Amino acid sequence: MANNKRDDILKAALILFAERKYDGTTVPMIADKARVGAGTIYRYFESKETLVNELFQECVKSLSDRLSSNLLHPDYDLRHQFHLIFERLTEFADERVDALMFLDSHHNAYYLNEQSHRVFTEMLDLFRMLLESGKKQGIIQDFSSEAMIAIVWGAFVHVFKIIRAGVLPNSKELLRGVEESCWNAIKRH
Amino acid sequence: MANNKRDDILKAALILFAERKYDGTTVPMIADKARVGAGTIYRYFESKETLVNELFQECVKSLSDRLSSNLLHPDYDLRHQFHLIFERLTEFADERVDALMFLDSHHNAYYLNEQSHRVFTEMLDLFRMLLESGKKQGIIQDFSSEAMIAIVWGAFVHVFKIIRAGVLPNSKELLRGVEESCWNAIKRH
Amino acid sequence: MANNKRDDILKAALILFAERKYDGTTVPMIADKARVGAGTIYRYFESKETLVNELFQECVKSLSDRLSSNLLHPDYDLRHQFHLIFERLTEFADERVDALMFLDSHHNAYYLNEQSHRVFTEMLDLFRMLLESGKKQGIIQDFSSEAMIAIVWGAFVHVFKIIRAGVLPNSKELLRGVEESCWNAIKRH
Amino acid sequence: MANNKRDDILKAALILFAERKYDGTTVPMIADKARVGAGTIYRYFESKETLVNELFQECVKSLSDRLSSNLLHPDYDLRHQFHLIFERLTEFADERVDALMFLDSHHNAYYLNEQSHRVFTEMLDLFRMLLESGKKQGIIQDFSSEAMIAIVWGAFVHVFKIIRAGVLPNSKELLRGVEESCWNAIKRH
DNA sequence: GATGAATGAGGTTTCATTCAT
DNA sequence: GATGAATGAAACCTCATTCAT
Repeated sequence: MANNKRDDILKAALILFAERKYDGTTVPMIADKARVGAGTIYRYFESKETLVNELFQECVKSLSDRLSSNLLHPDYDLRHQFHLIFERLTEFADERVDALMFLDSHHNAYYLNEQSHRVFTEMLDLFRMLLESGKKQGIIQDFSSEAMIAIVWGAFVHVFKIIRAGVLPNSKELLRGVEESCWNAIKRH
Repeated sequence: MANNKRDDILKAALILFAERKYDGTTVPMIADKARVGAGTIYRYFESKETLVNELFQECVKSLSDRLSSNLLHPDYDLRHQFHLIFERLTEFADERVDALMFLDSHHNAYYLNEQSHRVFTEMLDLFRMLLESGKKQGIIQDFSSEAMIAIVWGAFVHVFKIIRAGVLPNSKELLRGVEESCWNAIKRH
Repeated sequence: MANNKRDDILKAALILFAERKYDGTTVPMIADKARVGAGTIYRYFESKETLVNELFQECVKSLSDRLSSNLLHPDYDLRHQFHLIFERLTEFADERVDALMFLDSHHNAYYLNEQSHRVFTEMLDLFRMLLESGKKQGIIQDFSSEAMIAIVWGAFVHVFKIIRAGVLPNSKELLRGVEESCWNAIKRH
Repeated sequence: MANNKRDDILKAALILFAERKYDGTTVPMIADKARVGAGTIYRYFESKETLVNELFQECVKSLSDRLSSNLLHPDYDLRHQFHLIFERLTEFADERVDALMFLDSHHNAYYLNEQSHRVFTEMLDLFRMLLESGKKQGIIQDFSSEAMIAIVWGAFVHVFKIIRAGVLPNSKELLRGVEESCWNAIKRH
């Protein structure tokens, strides 16, 4: 279909950025993996920097879209909502582990522009709202939401890093355990 | 004193690697920050790759030395031992954030050699022993130690990432909360 | 035509290697003389070392092709065959002095690979065969063929070195004299 | 004794220049082989270029001194004088093969100065005189002396190149043959 | 006198980007 | 639209030379 090549390029770039970071990935590497000419990349993206930013924002959107779909239904209790979010995160991690790794590498990334940083921050709003709501209900401990987001996100991503590295096998059981640990990390005791 | 220049180079490289990763850091950047000539770097390190590996191993040793100092005294209960470890980790993070950030970026780092990966893994042995012992005592939940290490390490490092990024201010209070969260993430409920 | 740039590079490199040897020739020098960008050289040759080896082998082949064309016709007597070889050598020297100078500099050249050394040795097989045959016929003195090849090659190349340096003018007469001297150096008296 | 270090440096440089040419030899290489500090070289020689020129001129002098010692005694016949020269050349080649190789590489050597080129040319005067005298006597063929010098020098040096490369073993017999060949190359028939 | 650590110019090589095809 | 050859700035690294010890 349309934008076939553009998608090929983004897909290839994502894998490489996840594996080798931005500066460790060359444009010819991306072109090779995407099976296009190096010049073709510049038909779709102004520069390598534009490419990485567009890719980043598409990854954020992809995760965002999964998360925001009617998760915060008022009838669900918080633990269940946490479970749903965790489920979506896990789906995302399973299907697009490269995207997760790439997203996580964005801190201090000098090549990302204002907008890239902003959309990432916005994506976390869902978590913030959930945590604030939980704190009000007395279910979540009274602690900095930013800190709790960092704890859960950091823990989650790191688990997938070692799964990816082959240290741990991916399994439902494992992820259930991780979810429970993360919940315990933030719930009120 | 002795090794003045070598240390200047390592210090400069650490800051840059933490901020810009390996490939985003150029040898002239390191030389500038260390206030030495570019050629001087090659009197102390065979290559950029040798430099990054020696630096990595020194960072691991630095953390390792802090952690392993009589922490596992048999008289201390596990929660206290966890606290001591957390305290040392926090000290390390406070004094050497860049080292912590750099250490965390080692997953999938193609430029790190066998030995670098091994010393990092060995450093985690302390955590493994502690968790295994805790599981036997019924204090730590019966869950994959590797997973729990990933959860605690990932959470801890990510909190310092956002502190470093200025999202959260560093404070005793904050860290006490993080410790508690991490403990709750792994303890048996 | 095709391989335009590659040939330009080889031609430029040959002149420089002949004049300044391998280590005295820089890649930018070659690029300048070939009127290409420095990076272009690396589209055609993996490295400077690959370039010098490919060039060397092409020079050997160029000389080899001239020499091996039906020179050893059985009807010709040995003196005539020697004359034909000398004629071809002279043609080569006249048209491609740089190639001759470059070929001669190959002894002890640490940058030449196995194959380069081998093709040069093989090129001399023609001389060996001729000399052996001449020895059997009693026309060539009974002396080490390798030594006689060294004598003739060394003499021939050195004459062209001083012609090139402007010490002697190139002339048919001169070369007839050189041929006669070389023949006298090896024939049976 | 005095100039111990200077001689060590020259000796080391000679071996390296013979093996790797001027540009392939680094000052630290020379320092290492001479077992002196790199800075020491600059106490004895203004620059690498000064060093190579002084070395070259010393090598020429060394050969010159051997050759010029009462060789042209009027009572000796020309063949005998040629023999004596050849004997000295051979001695020189045997004892200082590196010097011979180094001397031969001087053609087109952009790093050699006027004086270096001149002393080499002057050294050949002996050959010129001998040949001129031989031509007058009708013993040497009526041919360009420069060409005949090139033939004999080129042949002689090339034989030692292949001896050095291990292609031929050095032997009295071999050298007698080479002398005979060289004589036949220039004598009147 | 002797050293070798230090330097920066310049070496080899890579790579983001352009542009003729 | 798509390509990949071509480029030159800048990467990593070396080395002739200097100079504090």
